[in-house]
Amino acid sequence: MGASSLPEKLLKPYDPKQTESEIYKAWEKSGFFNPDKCVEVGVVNKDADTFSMVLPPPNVTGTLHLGHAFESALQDAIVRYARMNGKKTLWVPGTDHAAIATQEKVEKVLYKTEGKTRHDFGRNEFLDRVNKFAEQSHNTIVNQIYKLGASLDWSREAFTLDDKRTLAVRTAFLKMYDAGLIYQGERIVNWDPKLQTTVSDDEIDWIDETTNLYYLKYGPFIIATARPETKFGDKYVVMHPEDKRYSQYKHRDNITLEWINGPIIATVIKDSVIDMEFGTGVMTVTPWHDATDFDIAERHNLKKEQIIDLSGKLLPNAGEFAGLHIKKARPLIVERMQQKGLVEKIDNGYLHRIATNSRGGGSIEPQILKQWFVDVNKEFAIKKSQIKGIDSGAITSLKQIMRLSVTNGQVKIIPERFEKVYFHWIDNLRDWCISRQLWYGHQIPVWYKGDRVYVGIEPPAVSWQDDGWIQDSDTLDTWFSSALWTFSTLGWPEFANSAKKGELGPENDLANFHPTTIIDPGYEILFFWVARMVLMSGFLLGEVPFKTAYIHGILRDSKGRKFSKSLDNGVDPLEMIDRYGADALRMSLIIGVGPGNDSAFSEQKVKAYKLFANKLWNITRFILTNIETAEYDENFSDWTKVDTTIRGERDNMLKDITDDMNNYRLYMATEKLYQYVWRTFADKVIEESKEIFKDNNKAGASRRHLLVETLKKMTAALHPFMPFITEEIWSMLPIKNRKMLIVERWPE
RNA sequence: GCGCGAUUAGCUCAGUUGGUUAGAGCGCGUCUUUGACGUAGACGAGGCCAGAGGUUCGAAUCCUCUAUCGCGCACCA
Repeated sequence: MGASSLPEKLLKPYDPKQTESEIYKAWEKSGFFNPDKCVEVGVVNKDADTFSMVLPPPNVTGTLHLGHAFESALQDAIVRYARMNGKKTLWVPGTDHAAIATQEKVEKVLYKTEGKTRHDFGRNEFLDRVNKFAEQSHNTIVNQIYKLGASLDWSREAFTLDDKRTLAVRTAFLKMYDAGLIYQGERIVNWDPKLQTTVSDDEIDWIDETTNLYYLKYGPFIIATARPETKFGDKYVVMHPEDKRYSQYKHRDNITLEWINGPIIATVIKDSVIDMEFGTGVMTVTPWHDATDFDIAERHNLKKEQIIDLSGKLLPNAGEFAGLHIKKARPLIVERMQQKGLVEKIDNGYLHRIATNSRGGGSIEPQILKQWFVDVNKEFAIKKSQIKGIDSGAITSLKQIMRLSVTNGQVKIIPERFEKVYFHWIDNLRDWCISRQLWYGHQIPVWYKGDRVYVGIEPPAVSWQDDGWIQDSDTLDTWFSSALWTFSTLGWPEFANSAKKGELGPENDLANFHPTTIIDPGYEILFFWVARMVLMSGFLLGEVPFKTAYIHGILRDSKGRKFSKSLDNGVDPLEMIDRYGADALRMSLIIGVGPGNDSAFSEQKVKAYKLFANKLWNITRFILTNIETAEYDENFSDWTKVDTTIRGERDNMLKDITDDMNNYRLYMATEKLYQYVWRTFADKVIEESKEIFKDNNKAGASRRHLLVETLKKMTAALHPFMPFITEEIWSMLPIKNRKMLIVERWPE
């Protein structure tokens, strides 16, 4: 076979643009992304092992960034490897409504373009706008995922806010409510006055701030505070029971003293939470606006008084300062206290932390509000459990489920160091505030009518509105729906009892594909998502959501900074694909980046793997121009001694990377493949061949077979990482009964 | 405060359970090459593997401490 009969495109340098979109279409048309289809057409055995994974659903807040490309490159490689091992392989796509992030984004856009707030539109019209935006984002995102070559089963695509997921969310809510694990309570929560909603503890960013520490005379005591404006209502003074300086004061003693707006009666409380070393060892409590103080108040059953309203303004109990915003009020109040001689001294340069809403909101003002919570400590009897250490019917708690699922080895976290982080988080975990005062999201499935409260999947009556029922106006934390993702995408609750293992079709997914094999999120959502999935899956299904959590790091810019809008350092994955090809981008993101490690994006690196793709292309050209296709015999056995050695070394290398793949060391497998293909196969084996081919003898035949065989194996082994070019090359190689490479077997 | 990482060539980073002269990409130097590929090839320069101590026949790898940077958690008002 001469060069003239080679595929025309092979005569030119590799051009990803000519190849990639065509190949993706061919994959989609083949149906091989769908495990049922693979069985139907006979490329996968019906009783084969299964592999399943859900895509961490990207937020519909705009477009994907390089971090998503990194994530999907890793996942697609894992998925393709599983598929090439003959498994029934399912990778479920979807997107996340990302309640607070999306609402915030749309509100900003609307205010900028139309000068209107969400209240100007009203709930329904505003939600129409958000939905429209979300749909556009979704389409952009899906297109981006196509371009990356991700082999997702689009027939199973899900959205965290669609009908099926709504059913799952409401079912989960009801079951947890019935078990007493969801309760409504007046508790101290993180209130964002700017976005007018609560946020969970995990959504808070703490920012260091240098401020003044005011030492105030509180009767016979000196108290230290950074926030004098909250102190109007403080009627309790707290000290350590063993603090000898204050031993003359007894628990519950009443003391009359002069305070900001006149005389008050203060009550002494002794509590060992007080740090005797800090300040004067005495503090007053503001239970309504401070979490620590709230806990003290709860312990001693103290009265709680609201000082600041939900917009951050002082209430009437602040006397003449009522109506002032706390920021403006502080200096005035300090001035007043100085006039009254209540200020002992002021330390400047006091470092303390301010809570801010990490979702783009403002400073958090703790408030006591009636909210919905998930009780993580409450004991309950679990109906059925396959979690080792918790028997069906046993008494357990959500915390215990989360902890045991990992300690018993059913969930393995990679890298292992994140297990410590995970346990540490569980140990400090408080009840999870799940209600948000947002409009976009799952509205809480609770209806009120007078004193009556109805919790259900459907409203209390068809004509509930006419009957005077009112639905809770809050929505759920977006992570509530994300936490159900591994099974809400696999037919829960609809097919919870009917799914049959071994039978095809989405209605049986729950039996076939759950627990999922692996999940691959970044470490920044270890608590938000990974831990909550373990919680929900444990409670609702009595099993773990995934067997392995492969945690990846954050992709940063070339200077090691996070990609962020304010720095405007974002890179569009499509631009990189356009310039270098998806294969090159994927390879550059995977190679050499260990689990959990951050990495700096380098365009140079992408370029390097574009060169690699071209190298592979040229290797193919060389080999195809030097063999007669008709001559190639898949059962050739007359190897020369040298070639036998080369084959042996090659296959050892493949065994080695197979081991890497089985242990999710993709960063090493790719490195080894790259080295072998270029430094050994091209530079040594092929170079030597040129001499051998000068004599067309037995050695030449052996060598020709070696080259084709090795190229086949390398092409197949590179397929999980560089799916497009390898699929293209595969179609040109002399192969009997050729299937698409995506469903060929991993080389051994 | 508690915890977790990182520190390896000019730059960005690998080095999986400790095992012969420590690797890659990019960059740099010299040369080669026009029948696979200049998007190439050959050769090379460049590293007391943060520092100190310890375990070991043997340490970049394990232990202890120190320094610097980064991150997570935390009810010091």
